[in-house]
Amino acid sequence: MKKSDLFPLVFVDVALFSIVSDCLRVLLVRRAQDPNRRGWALPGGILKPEMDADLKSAATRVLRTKISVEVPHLEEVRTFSGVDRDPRGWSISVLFCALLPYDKVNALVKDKVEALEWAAADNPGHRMAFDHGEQLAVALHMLRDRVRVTRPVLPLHLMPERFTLTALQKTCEAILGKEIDKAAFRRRLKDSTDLVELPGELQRGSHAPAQLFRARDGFEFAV
Amino acid sequence: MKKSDLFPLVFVDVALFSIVSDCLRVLLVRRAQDPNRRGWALPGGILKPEMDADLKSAATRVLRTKISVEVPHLEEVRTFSGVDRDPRGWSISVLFCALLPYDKVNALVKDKVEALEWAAADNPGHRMAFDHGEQLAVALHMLRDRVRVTRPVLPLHLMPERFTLTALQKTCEAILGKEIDKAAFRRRLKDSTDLVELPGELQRGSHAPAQLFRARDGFEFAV
DNA sequence: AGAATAGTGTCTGTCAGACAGTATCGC
DNA sequence: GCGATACTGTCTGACAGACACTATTCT
Repeated sequence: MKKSDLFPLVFVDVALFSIVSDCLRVLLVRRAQDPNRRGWALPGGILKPEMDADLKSAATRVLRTKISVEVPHLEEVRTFSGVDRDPRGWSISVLFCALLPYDKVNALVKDKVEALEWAAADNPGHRMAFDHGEQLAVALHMLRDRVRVTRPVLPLHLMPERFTLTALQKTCEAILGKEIDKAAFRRRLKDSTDLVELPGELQRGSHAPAQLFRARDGFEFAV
Repeated sequence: MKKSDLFPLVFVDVALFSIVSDCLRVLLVRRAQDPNRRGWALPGGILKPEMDADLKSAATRVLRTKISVEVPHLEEVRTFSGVDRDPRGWSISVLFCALLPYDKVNALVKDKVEALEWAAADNPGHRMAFDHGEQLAVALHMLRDRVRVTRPVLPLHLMPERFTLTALQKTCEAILGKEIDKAAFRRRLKDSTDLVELPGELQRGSHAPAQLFRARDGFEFAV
């Protein structure tokens, strides 16, 4: 009788999203060990009760130790459980959704894992290990819902510290996978307390200068 | 070193909602054993990997064995975890939200547990064991959001098989804790495919007869 | 001048809230 | 007729989508 017949294995997995060239991407890692060695998967790891204060802390630790990244936002999506989803035995994976500002994407150290890839979120292009394909789909669905159905909720955790309204709109479009009307988008944001205008700070280029904004202090994506 | 220093204890807890006299209620049980003996809590139990196909099945089993009830709807809310929340050690509770049609409330066998109570959902009136007070608040928040923000989603799992639009409106009002305009409510429902009119079936009384409806076959509350 | 992007004004259809009005039952 | 409830019609304000328009910069 395996231990996991009495105690389930508990994992945390993270769907870490960011924006690369105006496209929503998710971070995939290539597994270095069996089971599913060399298979593509969401970054994750086993819960260590002696180290982790709770499941969210475990997810934070996994991101920090495995791919050396600190994320500003981490939120539970749901669990995946059962006897069949992992060959090691009865297991639970608690899935988290994380957002990384797109100016931090290149900060990932590439030598810690044998392979990292920022895959297109809606079409990663790899068959994925375990049930991580479903996990990705569920996390993506939650992210889209956040931006769509509860309308004033903004994906500010994906933005760099200072950003223009156009950049924010591009990010929302990348998440939703469709274009948004500029006037309507800006009209909704007029009354948002989550955005703070930075007076005098403009982004220049070969066009009219654009007002820069930052996220309100203490802004949280959560509902 | 306790086992729970290496393996977390895994529980499932259920916030089971129904309607009693036009008021949203939640089922509380009084604990028969330590820890927290005689404290009020949400019904729950420990995961049994050798019996349970997954966490949702575990929640179904707990409701069936502890309070002899089969619920038509069960949905994961989120997890609660950490070393401090249960004196037995590092633990995870996976919270589920369940809905029971209000004509089934009295079917509960009262002799199986030493005490059951249908408490007002927004003010249960007991100090609750562990973190079950927070769990209840989170489940209630999710339920309200489902009815409020994604508007065409209906709490049909709380209704008996045949019901009037007025009864459905009362149920929504009980969940939201505020009144809804009748005309607006019915206008939204006009195009809903989730409701099926029962031609010729009317509820009679000392007033104009009211059309009866049922939920569409295969209706699911989930988003 | 022309390209490119920032930012705004306006029209229109949809829809929710509010509220009044009509219809149909039992007594 | 009267009370009670079912159900509908209409007005109005808010707002999203669509689209055109002006403004500002660099080349």
